[in-house]
Amino acid sequence: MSDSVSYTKLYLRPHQFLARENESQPAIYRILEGWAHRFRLLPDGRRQVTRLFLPGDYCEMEWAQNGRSREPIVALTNLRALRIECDDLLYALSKDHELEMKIWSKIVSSSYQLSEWITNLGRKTALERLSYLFCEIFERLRTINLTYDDQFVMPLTQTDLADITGLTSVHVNRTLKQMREKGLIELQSKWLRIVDMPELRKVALFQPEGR
Amino acid sequence: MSDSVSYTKLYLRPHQFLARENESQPAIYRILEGWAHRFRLLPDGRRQVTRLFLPGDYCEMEWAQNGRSREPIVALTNLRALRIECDDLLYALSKDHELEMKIWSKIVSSSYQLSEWITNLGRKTALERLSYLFCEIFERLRTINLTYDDQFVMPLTQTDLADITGLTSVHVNRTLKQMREKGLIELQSKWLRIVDMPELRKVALFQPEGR
DNA sequence: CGGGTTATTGATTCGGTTCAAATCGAGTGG
DNA sequence: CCACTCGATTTGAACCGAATCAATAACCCG
Repeated sequence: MSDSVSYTKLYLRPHQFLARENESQPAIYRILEGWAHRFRLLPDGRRQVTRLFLPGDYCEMEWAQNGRSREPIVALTNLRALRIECDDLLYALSKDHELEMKIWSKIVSSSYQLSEWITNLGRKTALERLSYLFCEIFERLRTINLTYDDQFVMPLTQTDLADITGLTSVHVNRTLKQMREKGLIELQSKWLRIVDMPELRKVALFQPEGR
Repeated sequence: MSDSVSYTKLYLRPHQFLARENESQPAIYRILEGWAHRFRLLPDGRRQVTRLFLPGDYCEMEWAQNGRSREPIVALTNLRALRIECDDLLYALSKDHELEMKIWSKIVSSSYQLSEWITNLGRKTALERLSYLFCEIFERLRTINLTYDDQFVMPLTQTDLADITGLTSVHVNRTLKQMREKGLIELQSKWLRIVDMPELRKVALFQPEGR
């Protein structure tokens, strides 16, 4: 994009809000480092994560279109992000058709991910959901070189995992135990090692993007 | 759009495919009449509907971007649709910035709906899910004048409802019974009457688009 | 250290599934 | 007009995956 635009950076600590629900958003953010999540909160406190943001992801392209966040976004770790004014982005888009197609493509592919999770939540067991999640995270981190052989830093707590997979943290705990016993994964002090990737994929009913 | 473009129509019967999984799609379709659904099928036969298409909806804007369907789409009723060539659409978009924004907005809002269903499937009970579904369908049909007072034609079978809500058809049946007993709805021979809309919305934790 | 999340485990309950069978209902053909 | 069929609905009984409740242990960080 044009070098006349100056970027400002955003730093957040865990639990800090990147965006509130239904809030005006004049800018989007490109995550440089750290994890964040978008979620919905029901009146009685039930919580469901609707998207996980990893380095390289944008929060959120949609804001360029309607200028408004629909769901809160909160940092899960220390977070470093690049702020991009929607006006600048839209101007750049109007000049650069390639870029515009790239943005479209990102929105479409994130909508494809949502669809995947509808299937996970509607039809899969706890074991399948967690396995799928780990496969997905591994693939996403791998494309940005944040995996180290068969392992990566996995900062999510079991409560976070529960809110992503639509389970309780207690059941996540028991299912993780089961996955360790099956020799699928090793997980300790925020490092996840995938011991048997072929088997994990099979259990998860995971098929990589292209299919 | 330009009058130099001639539209062809598509007619389908129930169970006929509008699109197969991972198939090249040179055109999108605007549904004029009837219902369709997009779904994912797991190897062992578990099925999850990922989107419901009603009159006025497009199948699917995303194809204009990547020219490929990711999931099958099948007609639920007799279906009448308008075929729009992607090339024509893209040409129209490049000429008409207003139109382009409208398309964006449709994709964004459908991605918002997916997010809503992730919450429904991850965190809501059978009663809440079905109530939500009926609220949503009612609202969508109302905006296109296909509701008649507090009722509308609801062609979905209980198996369809199960595949949308991530339940079994047996449990859908029991939950519908419960909804009738609570005085929320009346449902017979494909007509659904919403008896107590305020209460149905409350049960569903449904908040209309704007919030 | 000390205090507060986070993880682990057991006992019990419950929402929803599974399996099976009976009933209803809308065509279809004789 | 009735017998037949096939899908859709309804209901019962038994089961199971996951939730809930509760208590303890481990970990992390200031």
